[in-house]
Amino acid sequence: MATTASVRLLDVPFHLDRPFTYLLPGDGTPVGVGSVVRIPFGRSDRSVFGIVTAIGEGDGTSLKTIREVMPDRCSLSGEMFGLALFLSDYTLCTLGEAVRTLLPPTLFSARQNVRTERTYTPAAPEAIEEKLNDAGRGKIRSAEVRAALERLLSDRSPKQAEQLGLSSAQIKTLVDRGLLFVSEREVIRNPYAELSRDRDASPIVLSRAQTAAYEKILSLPQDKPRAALLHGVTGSGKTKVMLKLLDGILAGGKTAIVMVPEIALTPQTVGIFCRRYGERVAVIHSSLGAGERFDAWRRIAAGEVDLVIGTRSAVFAPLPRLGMIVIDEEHEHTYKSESDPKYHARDVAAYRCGVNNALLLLASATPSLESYTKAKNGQYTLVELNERYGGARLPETEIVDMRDELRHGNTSPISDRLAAAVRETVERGEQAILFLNRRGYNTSLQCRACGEPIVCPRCSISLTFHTGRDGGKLLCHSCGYRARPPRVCPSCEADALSYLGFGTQKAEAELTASLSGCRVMRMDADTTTGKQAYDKMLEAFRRGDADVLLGTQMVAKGHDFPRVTLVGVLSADSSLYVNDFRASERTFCLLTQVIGRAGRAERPGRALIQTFSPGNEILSLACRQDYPAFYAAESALRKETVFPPFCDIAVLLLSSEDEQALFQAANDLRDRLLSLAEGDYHDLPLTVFGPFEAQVYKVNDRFRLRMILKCRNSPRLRALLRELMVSFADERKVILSVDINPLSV
DNA sequence: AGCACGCCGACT
DNA sequence: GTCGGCGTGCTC
Repeated sequence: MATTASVRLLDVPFHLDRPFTYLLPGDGTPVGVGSVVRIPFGRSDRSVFGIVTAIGEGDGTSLKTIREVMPDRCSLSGEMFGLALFLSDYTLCTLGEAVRTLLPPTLFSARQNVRTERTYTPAAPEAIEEKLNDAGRGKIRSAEVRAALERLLSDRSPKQAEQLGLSSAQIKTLVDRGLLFVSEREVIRNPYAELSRDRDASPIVLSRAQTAAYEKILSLPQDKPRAALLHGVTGSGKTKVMLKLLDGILAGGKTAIVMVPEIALTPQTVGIFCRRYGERVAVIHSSLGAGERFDAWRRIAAGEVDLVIGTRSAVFAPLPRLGMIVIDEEHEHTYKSESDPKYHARDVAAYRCGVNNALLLLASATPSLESYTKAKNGQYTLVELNERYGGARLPETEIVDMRDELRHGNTSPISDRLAAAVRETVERGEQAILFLNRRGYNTSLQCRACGEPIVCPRCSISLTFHTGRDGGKLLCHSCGYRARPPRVCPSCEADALSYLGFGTQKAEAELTASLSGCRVMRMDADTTTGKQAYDKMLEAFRRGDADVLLGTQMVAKGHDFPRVTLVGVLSADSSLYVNDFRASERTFCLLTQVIGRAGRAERPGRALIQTFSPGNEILSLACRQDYPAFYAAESALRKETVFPPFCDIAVLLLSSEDEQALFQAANDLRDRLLSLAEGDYHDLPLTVFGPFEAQVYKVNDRFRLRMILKCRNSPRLRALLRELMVSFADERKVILSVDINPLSV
């Protein structure tokens, strides 16, 4: 009998995601559950990474031996190991993918990006004097070294290399001769340290409504997992309530995570937390470099951090003593990962709060249907915060019927009413925000002769025309393919190409043409390359460098602009008639947010919504900012048509470059799924649809077919899906990926 | 996934 | 005669 370790490999496909048994390393290095190890694997015994999942006793013969145990800091603590298991089960990824998600990538590379600081301590005075005597006898010729030794005799404090005034070769000589002792200390950078210079920990003063909300959350039993949904309109002071709760959690010696959408993670936002809580704050977001990410992670793991603020991935911060997780703007789709592991930060947060008896706080003016339903059912404590402080009023909203504009011969994306409103606003010295959720100049090109649209050669979607100094280009918004716009139709060679639809570029051109002297700033993915560009543009607009801010999604979510009194939505229809069950919800959220941008201060605001379907109920609900009515209508519809939150949806996506192999695989998948559903899993309520073509059939030269399951997300369901994935993992040409409750279906 | 083994075509 | 194509099968 021998002590053995069950090891799961980190970088293997599904059918290899099972335990392999190894002998503990011969040198007796301690190994435990969560240890990351290197092991010989396969015929050629190549070294691969693995994680130990169990220690046991067994027959040691014919087992290979663990080669290397990675240092402790590369391993997963108890809670983090449990989180990895949860993540791999819940999102149907391999354990290795989950482990890699929890550990910073540099941890595995040879150079770990650890910056070290070396200090040198002088040896005993006698040793140094002896060497000085050697120097006198000519054994040390360098005058610099002699001078340095004399300094070491008089000043015996530890020093940095620079303070010795010697070259690295000379230092090495002294160290080799035992005259200097080296000690190394890891230096962890904190790029946000300076944001905490001007500390501001002034007490939070709450209004009566805010106090009531705060006390309701505080009154929840402290020794149990608890979750609250803070439903408050824009400007109702959700942040103050959140800060007051944070104060309490941190003062009690616990730690917390605050998640915000990428777009809100600005220096201003981070500054609020850094000034309040000082240097024990770490920031995690997607544009962090490898070194910065690693440093933040190490500060957190080392217990030097009490508060982590960040985007989706911050939910994995390895904080000990977790007391609270906040998800601000909880309805935002960026909390759902669309690449493996396809987790929702809300689910991960709920799991971690459960394990730690911590408080999960969700906040939004327009909660997701999922969360609001849980709140209504009592799974979350519902905390309503409905009054706007400072007496700010809702903007006056008008719906503009674009059919009338067409009848009057106006084919511009900007109605006469909106143009007039912008002009008046600018003349008053105020500002306007215009929202259009499409970038580029035209949305598509189509031949009037043969009727063919110009589609991407790699994807089955239309190419978008973008203007530019170079005469413009056709761009694929899916794969990034670009081409020169052709003179004639590529299919029939007729000189009859029509440029259809409009995006932000065309809207900008029309606006500048019709409103002379009006300064328009366009903000979309094409004008904001890099996060700084985005912040800079918002700052410039706030300063008044432009009169109109015209752009996509991102203009709806900026911070407060006190001088903005007009908001225009150029096409409310574009998100309304998307073939997706969440289209209404997204439209309502977006419109509510963008309308809320207008007139937040003492000046009254106004919002104009352009649409071809002025009678649409969602639009009028958004105009009235009536969340309860929207919720009632939408949840009734979801219940009737059986969509989340009244069921869960699993999407199985098959993709392949080989269309033949894809169809074969889709048939196999359907057969295997049905036989599982009717066999071992006949107890599972399940409705199966498909396979059929994905919304976009071809992306980047890969063809895609989908199957859709309406089901209840349960351990049994995931076991079934995992079985399917394992059986498909040895398929060479076809990839199967499963997403439970994806963003769009 | 990665790597070895194995069985068929054009080359120094 | 070999070098090398990638189909098939295995991994404690």
